[in-house]
Amino acid sequence: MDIFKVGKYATRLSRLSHQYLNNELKKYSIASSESLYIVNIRELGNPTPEELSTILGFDKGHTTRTLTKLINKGFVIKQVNQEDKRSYFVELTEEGNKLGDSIYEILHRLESIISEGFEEEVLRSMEINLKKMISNVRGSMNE
Amino acid sequence: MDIFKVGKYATRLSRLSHQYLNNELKKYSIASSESLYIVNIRELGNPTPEELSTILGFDKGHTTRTLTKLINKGFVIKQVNQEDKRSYFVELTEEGNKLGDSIYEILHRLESIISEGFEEEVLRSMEINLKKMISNVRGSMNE
DNA sequence: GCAATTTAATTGACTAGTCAACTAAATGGA
DNA sequence: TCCATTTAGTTGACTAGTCAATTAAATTGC
Repeated sequence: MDIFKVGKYATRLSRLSHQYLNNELKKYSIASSESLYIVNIRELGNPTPEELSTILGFDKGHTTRTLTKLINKGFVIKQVNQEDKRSYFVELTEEGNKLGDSIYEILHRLESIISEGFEEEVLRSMEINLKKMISNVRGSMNE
Repeated sequence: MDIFKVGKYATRLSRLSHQYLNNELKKYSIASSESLYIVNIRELGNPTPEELSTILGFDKGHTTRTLTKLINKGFVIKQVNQEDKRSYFVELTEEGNKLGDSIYEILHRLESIISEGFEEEVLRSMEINLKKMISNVRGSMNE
């Protein structure tokens, strides 16, 4: 298959990264996808599920289900949104916050593994190029 | 989340590409993952499931299940392997071959969408860099 | 030639993610 | 004010992919 190469390698890298994360996260009884939610809840500061879905690029169903798991595991709680009764805010528990620290470390470690042997400048341009490719595809789908 | 950026964008691009493919392939009642098998069966020239798993980087369970679907849809048949009775060869039917042509076209279209606005040279170096990142992660996991 | 080990494929149980249908609250007219 | 439309979240049904256990054939060592 000598076509669709960048897409193929992007997929490979993505899958491998998730395998790496799952391995590292095993001892916290959490899965890679859940870990991304934890990190983003912290960074966004008690977002709604809607905001999480948007920032992570996942559909709302996936978000609902993942949050439910995280709530059951005691890492996350729901806070009523007084302004909009359809919605709610997502907050990390004490436990969730501690786990967040460990996840950060693991993500940093993965990042430095991925970046091994690359100049900072090359990494920045890779990011920019991937973003451009993403918007190329997204553009073609919204026509 | 200001870490794990390349991984994040690779994942995004991968997911979007698969969405694009699923959309385009809808009218052939085939899914993106199945389409990759069709293309690779053709390129490898009647491979075994083992070979397909290796080249595509999927586990054997996924391969078994995907091939079963393709067989049921009439795109693929099994050929007995006389040399090794545990195994078999995978072959495209007439239908499967025709479908293969359409998949090629779709993949080429996707590739040109992804590559829009990029110099050939940049694309080649993206490929090389992604491959290097893949081997970085793979290396760290085999230790 | 035959037990022990390896290998190919399958299956079960699970996580990851998408799409479409639905419920209920919020909003925007007329 | 009240109906129509939009929006947030949930749920069902599905595809995508991993990991571990199992079965049966092949290979290797003695």
